[in-house]
Amino acid sequence: MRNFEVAFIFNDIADILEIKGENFFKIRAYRKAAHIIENLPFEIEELARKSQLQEIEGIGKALEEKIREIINTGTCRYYEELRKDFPRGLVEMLKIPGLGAKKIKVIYDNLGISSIEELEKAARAHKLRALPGMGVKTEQSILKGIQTLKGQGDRVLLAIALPVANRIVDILSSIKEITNIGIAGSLRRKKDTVKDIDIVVAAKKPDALAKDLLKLPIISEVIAQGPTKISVMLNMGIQLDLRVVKPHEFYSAMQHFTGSKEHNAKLRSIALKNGYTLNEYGIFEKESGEVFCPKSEEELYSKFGMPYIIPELREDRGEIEAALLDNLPDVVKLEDIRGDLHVHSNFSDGISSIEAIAEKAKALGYEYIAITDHSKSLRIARGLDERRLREQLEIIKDLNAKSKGIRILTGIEVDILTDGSLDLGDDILKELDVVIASVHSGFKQDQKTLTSRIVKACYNPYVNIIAHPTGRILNGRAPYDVDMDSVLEAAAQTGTVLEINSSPDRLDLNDVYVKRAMEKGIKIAINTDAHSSEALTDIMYGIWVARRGWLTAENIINTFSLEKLLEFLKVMK
DNA sequence: GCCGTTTTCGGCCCGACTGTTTTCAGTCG
Repeated sequence: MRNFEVAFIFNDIADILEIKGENFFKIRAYRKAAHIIENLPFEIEELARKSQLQEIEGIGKALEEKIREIINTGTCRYYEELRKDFPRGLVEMLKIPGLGAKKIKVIYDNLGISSIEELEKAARAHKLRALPGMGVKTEQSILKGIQTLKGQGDRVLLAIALPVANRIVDILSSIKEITNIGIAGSLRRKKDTVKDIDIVVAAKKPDALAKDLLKLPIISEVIAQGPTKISVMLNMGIQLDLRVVKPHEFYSAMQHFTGSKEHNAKLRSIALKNGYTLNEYGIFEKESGEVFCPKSEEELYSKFGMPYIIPELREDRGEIEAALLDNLPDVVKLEDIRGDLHVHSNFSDGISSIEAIAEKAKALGYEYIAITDHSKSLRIARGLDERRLREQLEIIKDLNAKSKGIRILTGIEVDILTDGSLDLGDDILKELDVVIASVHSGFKQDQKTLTSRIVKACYNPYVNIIAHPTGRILNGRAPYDVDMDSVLEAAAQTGTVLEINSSPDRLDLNDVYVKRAMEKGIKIAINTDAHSSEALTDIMYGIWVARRGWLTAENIINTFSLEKLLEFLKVMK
């Protein structure tokens, strides 16, 4: 996929231009184009071939030419020209929190410093404080920023941040001055990882409350404090941003702080066209200055002729345009799920018995549950060979005969071996209700080899689902080097289902690929890959990915009734 | 660099907090 390549170059151009002190709006044009291209649900080459690049809002003549150049040559002259004689380290320095393009330029122009190491040395030697616009505090803040950058690295998993945020909401709920509380930011949008926790509270006297909040015992360090905004580090090492507004401003503030930044920017430009300005305090009529304070987010969006947009969609990936046409997707809900198709029992590396899993599934209101243990080559997980799998099939048969209210489906998570063959033969695979294929070895193979392994699995007539297609572990392991365009193509060709793995550190496929898969007509399974009966509730994380990827229940096979699902799986084979 | 049912030139989303100045620029979300 070339989309990311083009977006990367445009973002890099924007960074360089920013440090050079170029026109702010030119820089924004590059960033905006990068954002759009990154989130296109199809390949940019396709658009270039059809000469439709300029139909995208934000791409004009100049950017079209550069996109074509990048597609053809991998780069563009303008970019190469900019990079020439421009120290790479300056772009790196932008990553230092609290340090931006303007100060980097001052430092470079005056001291010739062009790397983070040199910068740290200069700060320690007190060479920065004499520069124009800087002082002792700037110098200290840069040093602190460098430390933060070094120690940072990881974003916080949604599954870790969400319970912490809920706990804080609980604590705040006991404060009587607070009239409303809401979790906002990327946490509310259910992004797979978050940088910090954003919480909005409303009170009649915001500034008095803000002071009180600083005394909460969960705070380990105050990063910034003003009359309406507090940024603190929590004891557990997560940053919390608290905004305090007046009660009548609450819904405007919630909308504002839920973001995303890009979603809000577009919404505000639409507001402007309609003669309003929009901020966290309300909707202001430009002419009269009259303020309108919405009593819900529904009311806020309706002011601009749109239905309510759920937070998961607010990424400026076409949701505003769809809302204006009243064409938003009716995205999948937890209640739509009728079963889980990827679960491990104590036959392999799970800890729960098949009975316990079935019981839990029944308690969740499911119609069916598939037992898909590992296959034999995954020895570390006590993978099943043909003999033990047949043993399991017998047990499941008996259980199905006895139990009521839940159907246990037979299955396997069969390894795609390093040569692209499957770990078990077709003879046994065809006896199973569900066959999941996945990669657990040879992560470091080159792109061609890895891609062809997965594509080959798609073409096996007995494979129903490809599990965790990119293999990423959040904060743990990069995706393997797989060409997802080829995998999507193969899945679309063969009718192979792709998985959203709900395990909080996988969430694989991610939201962007999910949307692309949907546009290609590929069906999705939202599975937990649970290794215990309790983990079946992780399904929520996968549902949030699906919602962020615009999926409706029809796109997802485990929203099907048992009858429809079995028919679907049978037709595949 | 993009865009146009007021415009092909002159606009382009909005505000809080910090630090350096002394009325505002830089950074962030």
